[in-house]
Amino acid sequence: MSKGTLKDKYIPKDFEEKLYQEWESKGYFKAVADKSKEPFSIVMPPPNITGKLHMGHALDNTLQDILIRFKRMMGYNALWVPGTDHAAIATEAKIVEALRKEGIKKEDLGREGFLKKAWEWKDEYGGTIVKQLRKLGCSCDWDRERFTMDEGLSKAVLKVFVDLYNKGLIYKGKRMTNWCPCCKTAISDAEVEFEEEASHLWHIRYSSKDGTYSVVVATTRPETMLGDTAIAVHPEDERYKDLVGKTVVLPIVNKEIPIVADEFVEKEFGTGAVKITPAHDPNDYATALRHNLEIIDVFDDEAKMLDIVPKYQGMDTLTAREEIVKDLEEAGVLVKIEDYAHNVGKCYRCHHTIEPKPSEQWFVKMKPLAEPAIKAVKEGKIKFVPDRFSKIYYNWMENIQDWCISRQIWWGHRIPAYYCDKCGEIVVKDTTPEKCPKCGDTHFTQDEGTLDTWFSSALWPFSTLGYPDHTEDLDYFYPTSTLVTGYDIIFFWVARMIFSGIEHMGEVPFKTVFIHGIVRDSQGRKMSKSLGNGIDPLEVIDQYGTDALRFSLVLNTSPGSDLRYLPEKLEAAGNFANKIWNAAKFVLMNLTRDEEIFNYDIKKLAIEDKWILSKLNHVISEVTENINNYDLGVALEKIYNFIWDEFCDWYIEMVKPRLYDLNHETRLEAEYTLNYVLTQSLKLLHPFMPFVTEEVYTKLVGAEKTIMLTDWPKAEEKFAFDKEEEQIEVIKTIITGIRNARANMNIHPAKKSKIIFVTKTAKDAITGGDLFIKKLGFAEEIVIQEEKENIPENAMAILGAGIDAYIPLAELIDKEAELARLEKEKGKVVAEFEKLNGMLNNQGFVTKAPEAKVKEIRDRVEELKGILEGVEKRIEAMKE
RNA sequence: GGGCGUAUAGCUCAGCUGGUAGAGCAUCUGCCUUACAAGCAGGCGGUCAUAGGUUCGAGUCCUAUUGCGCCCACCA
Repeated sequence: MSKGTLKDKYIPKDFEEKLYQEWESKGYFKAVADKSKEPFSIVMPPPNITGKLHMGHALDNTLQDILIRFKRMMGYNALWVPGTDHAAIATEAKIVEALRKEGIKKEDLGREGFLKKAWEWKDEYGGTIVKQLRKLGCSCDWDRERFTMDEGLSKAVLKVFVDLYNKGLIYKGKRMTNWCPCCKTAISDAEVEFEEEASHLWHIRYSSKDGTYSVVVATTRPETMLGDTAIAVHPEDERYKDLVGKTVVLPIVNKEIPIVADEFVEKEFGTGAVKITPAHDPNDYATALRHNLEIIDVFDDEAKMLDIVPKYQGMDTLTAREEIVKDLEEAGVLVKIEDYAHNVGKCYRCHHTIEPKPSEQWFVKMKPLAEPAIKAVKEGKIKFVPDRFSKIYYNWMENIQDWCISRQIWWGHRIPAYYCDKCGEIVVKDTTPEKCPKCGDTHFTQDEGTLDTWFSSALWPFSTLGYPDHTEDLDYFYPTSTLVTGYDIIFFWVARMIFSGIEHMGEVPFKTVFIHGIVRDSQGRKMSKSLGNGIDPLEVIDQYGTDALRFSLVLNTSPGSDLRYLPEKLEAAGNFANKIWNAAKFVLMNLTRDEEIFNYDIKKLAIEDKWILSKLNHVISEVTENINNYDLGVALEKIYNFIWDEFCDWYIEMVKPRLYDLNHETRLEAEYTLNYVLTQSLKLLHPFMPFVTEEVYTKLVGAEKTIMLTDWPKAEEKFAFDKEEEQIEVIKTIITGIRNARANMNIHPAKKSKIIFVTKTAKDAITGGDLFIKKLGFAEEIVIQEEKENIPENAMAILGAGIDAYIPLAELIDKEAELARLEKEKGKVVAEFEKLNGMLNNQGFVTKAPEAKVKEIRDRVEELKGILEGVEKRIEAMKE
């Protein structure tokens, strides 16, 4: 294809949206099972349908898109499956809230009515985030978009539940659970977050009926004492030994409760005596079971006091606490109040304090599932990147408790358990049973509960590919290749997908887990709604463009670490895109021969062409390796440096003279090289900045219809020009030396000069690059001589280039300034010389270090000797 | 109470298997050089937290200490 043109200015809005629509409509994101190609698949962590795109999504999906685009170009059959999660509790809360505004309570609607509303709500708002993901440039196969509650996935959930039940891995039972009085449901251990709260330890005296003895207990929750059914002490605690088996009177309630001995009590803590409230503390519950104690609920599901003592009835726990403490004080049994900070469990959804509460729930038996899941990671079937997260995973998996999966809400997968209306027999089945296997009755009532939202997302890697059916997709794309997610959901999701995949598919769900951190604000704080410090990615895109946002999320970051949102970084990113735009404009402006450039003569490539082509080879190899190792930040930095520093600042400047001469004999080769290097650079950058690369690429000569389906660049043997590469590096050093000296002496760029080189060895290099020295080193005449003679008095010495060179100046230079400059340069040279020479004088280094290294140092030392000699002579001459 | 991470230039951070410390931003100087002032050229700036150790050689490996952060854990 012949070249096109670019608009004068880089304005991302002009093309980002347009390109995305084009890609999507032309089906470039689609992947179809094809055994002749190797698959690479990723399932997107499904965002909640309640959600709005935030920086965390932007990061997560940018990383996935980079991998997918890279692999697609590498020739893999790349599939990225998108979708959304029904987010049971969070969504239900939102809908309840929306209904409340209309003055409707969910109970008014009834279960079915509510669900109808919920689906309407989902249809209206559930698509928001999916639209927003497109803004990020995500190249996922939208035709495969799934929802955790759609028909197929619900089928998978049913199948898995029934299977697990039949295998004895799901059971129903009364256990101590975490109850959220706000969400009014049980939640799993993973959903409880502990926060330290400043509180008190209240010391309360419980006395015997006859007043002959008493025990002081310490508690953080005086309000629960109404439900105390015992006092526990350690069996070997001398202080209380004689009291075990006796009773004390529970204050306020005036009821006798026993003193029991139990190992769990810590003698050193508090008073060494614990009040036992079985209904509201996991330890106490366990103790109650061991000692057959009565279990008395103190408050209800909304954490409102029951009528054990009528005066407190209906109070919330905190109010009741105040009242009870007051009453205890009046009764004279409050011994002391100590300041005390302790951890309080909070609901990770609504942040309300969690109440431990025994209740009838469904559980997944974890030990048998955890074992193979641990083994899979230990055996390397799944690799965490960075590796340290595998330790976190082991730690959790090895100490895992049974998973409470039932929720007392309506929005979600209803538990497929049916109770016979006549005999109560439980039947677990994917459809309503016809006949009770025990009594033969035909009337059933389905369990009221729904499943934990993570129960369905745990199946995501295979449910989205067609499970439980044996589809071609499942066969071809499963196990998926890489899972990309934040460290904050390793427990919730990653771990559960692993054991679910192994259990139901017989194979791990993915081979690599690529973990990233969270995006913090510019002050390093977590972005949160309550702080109001969240940055909206859509606003950033609006202002800087998607490419800039993506760039800023990847450059200078490392896997697994948190990163900060810094507006300056977006500026830098935008500047980079702009730089590319301008470089491309320059290239296009100078491409005069269209496809003819492909007839270039490799023998006619100029030294600078060879240099940049050779450099490009190295960058390609390194970047490819970096991406394969998930070092995306490093890869991007290399591409950035190559494009900006090497290609723009050096190559383009070097090649200009040939372009300005329409009849230059190697102009064709220059055009070819420009076009080729830019094309390949854009390809390397494409996964990171998909839009600007596409927009520019399609204008270049020989461009295919889209960059995203081109082949990933590979290092070309024919462009391995080591010698020329090195030569230009020498020239660059010389030019830098010249610029440096001139800048130091404040010589105006318009003022050209003569340059005298004193060298025996670098003649060729200088001759080969004399044009560049002239153009980029502001020289009008270059003289090369072997001996240091006839150097004018009023000349500046160029140092540090490994070469003796002088710039004679027409007018007298400032002698003092020049001497100062020379002394400073000398200092640098001496420092380096001493360090390296020291290494050579070290026998250990010479005998043990690799030969190549020693030689390298030796060569450099020789070079430095020459420079040093030159500087010293020059300083002497100046002083005379 | 365990475990993990982190400490590098004024700021934000890179630095892979040990081999003369890097980027962006900020700052200073000089430039509107026909792709780009969202730019070009150059400069300033670091005893790589501290103390030991391994090594010819340590920002990089080991040990300890300190600061910050995170995760896990039922001491009421």
